[in-house]
Amino acid sequence: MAEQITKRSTSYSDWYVDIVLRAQLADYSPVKGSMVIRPRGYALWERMQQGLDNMFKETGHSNAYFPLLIPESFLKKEAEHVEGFAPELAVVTHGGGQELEEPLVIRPTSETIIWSMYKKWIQSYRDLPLLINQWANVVRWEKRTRLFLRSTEFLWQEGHTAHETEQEARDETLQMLDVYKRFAEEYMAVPVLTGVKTESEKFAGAVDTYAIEALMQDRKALQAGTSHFLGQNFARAFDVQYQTRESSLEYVWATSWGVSTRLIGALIMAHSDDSGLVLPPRLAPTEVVLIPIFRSKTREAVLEAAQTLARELRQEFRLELDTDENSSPGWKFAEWEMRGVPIRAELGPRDLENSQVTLVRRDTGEKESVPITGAAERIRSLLEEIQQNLFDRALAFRQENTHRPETWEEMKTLFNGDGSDEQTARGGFALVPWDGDPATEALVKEETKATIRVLPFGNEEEARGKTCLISGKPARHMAVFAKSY
RNA sequence: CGGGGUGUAGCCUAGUGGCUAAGGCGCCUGCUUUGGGAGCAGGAGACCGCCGGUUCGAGUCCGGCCACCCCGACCA
Repeated sequence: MAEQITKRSTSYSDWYVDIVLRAQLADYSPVKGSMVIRPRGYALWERMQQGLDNMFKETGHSNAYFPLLIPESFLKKEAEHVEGFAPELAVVTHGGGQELEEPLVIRPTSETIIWSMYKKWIQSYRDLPLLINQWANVVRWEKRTRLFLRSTEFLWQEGHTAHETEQEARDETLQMLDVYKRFAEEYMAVPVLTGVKTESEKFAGAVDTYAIEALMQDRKALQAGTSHFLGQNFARAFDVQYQTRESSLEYVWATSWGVSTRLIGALIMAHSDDSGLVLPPRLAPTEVVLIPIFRSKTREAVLEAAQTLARELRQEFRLELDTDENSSPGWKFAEWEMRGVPIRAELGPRDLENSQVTLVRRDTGEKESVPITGAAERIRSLLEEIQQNLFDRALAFRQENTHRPETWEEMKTLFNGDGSDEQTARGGFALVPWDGDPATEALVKEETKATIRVLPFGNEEEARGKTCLISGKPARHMAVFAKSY
């Protein structure tokens, strides 16, 4: 009997690690906290990059590349920025066998190096807006790491834009947040909440940080992407002024926004099951795996039919034909399920007799037989159904696990309960009125481990006239609390 | 960084001071197989985490160190 993965109900975190390793998405590297992204994981990332990159281009952004090494002094130019990142910096002190005059930090993010360049490139309103994105790796020295979710080095994209007016920059911030939301929901089939972060969860150096937040199957939230309105903070720090239409000098307005390989972790934890990975068709590197099944007498006929079918289907789908004769069909079924391929097509003697092919969908396990001649059409619709079903399923799960506790006690039970029944569900989202006081937020964290994930858009209106669930003071916001990764 | 746990072949595990460290999975060769993790035969693969100590003798006992995992602190 081959290796099984840990069941979700036994240990969610073991299950997660098992999937990443067994589905060959990634492996531990010799350096603590850093990981190797293996071909199956990287193919997934490439699909994500493609989808996102198209959306960035459609909204007018261009790609560029800024260097990995940043003079240490750059980080120090923005007070909050350096304070936020100092604890997790990797610093290069030697080069070419000699100690450097000034240490270089390995970028934890690129605002500083980029704004040092923007200073050179921006003189006039005619140079604006400047809309640049880069695909890059960054390093943050985290104490506690997890494959894809928080690793020392990770891959991401970071957009950095410069604008004439505050309004334009604010619009850009929200536009990119919406791009992320659409990508999460339409490609990843992961529904996300959007909103603004509180002071304590804000990006170091931002005026406002917005985020998309997804709910994982263990009812913990995962911040899947952020978009920041940076105001004029970096423009001031790097002295980036432009001449306005009226010939006066103004600091430019800025945004930055990013998503990372953490999205792969989100994808895994949103959809996968005890048999392995479950991938949404739009992002699956392989949409269909075709497995021929034969005995020695039927070998030639089945293989030939499989080749023919594969050739035809490849015109439309990303298909793999698994003709390995050393492993049994049963083995292959389990293996391709582990890898998360949305549709398995089986072609055996019985199918051939009836001129049909058997299709099995990964998300539900449902099996059906269709005429070979109509296979492409059915696969096309099935892929759409799977994509939709994954989203619907995840959305239903989020709805079931979004609560509006009536009292502070009820909220504590929600997060501290043993999970034995509905009332003590141990987690999920809790939408409650909040007085806006960081001390109240801190108290909730202390007593429940839950933090404010976002203040949803329009929350002030909804909070009007209500009292804070925790302090009993007048509420200023509706806040979404959750335990998070 | 604090508390707990684990280190024996690629993976999982046995080995309770005594001979050449054992088994399963996986891997390689050959044959037979193939509709939910196939069978037989043969084979390769281990500085038992590292360093030191006790002992006639250490995978096993003692000390130190390291790595990884879990819980916490920390983490836009």
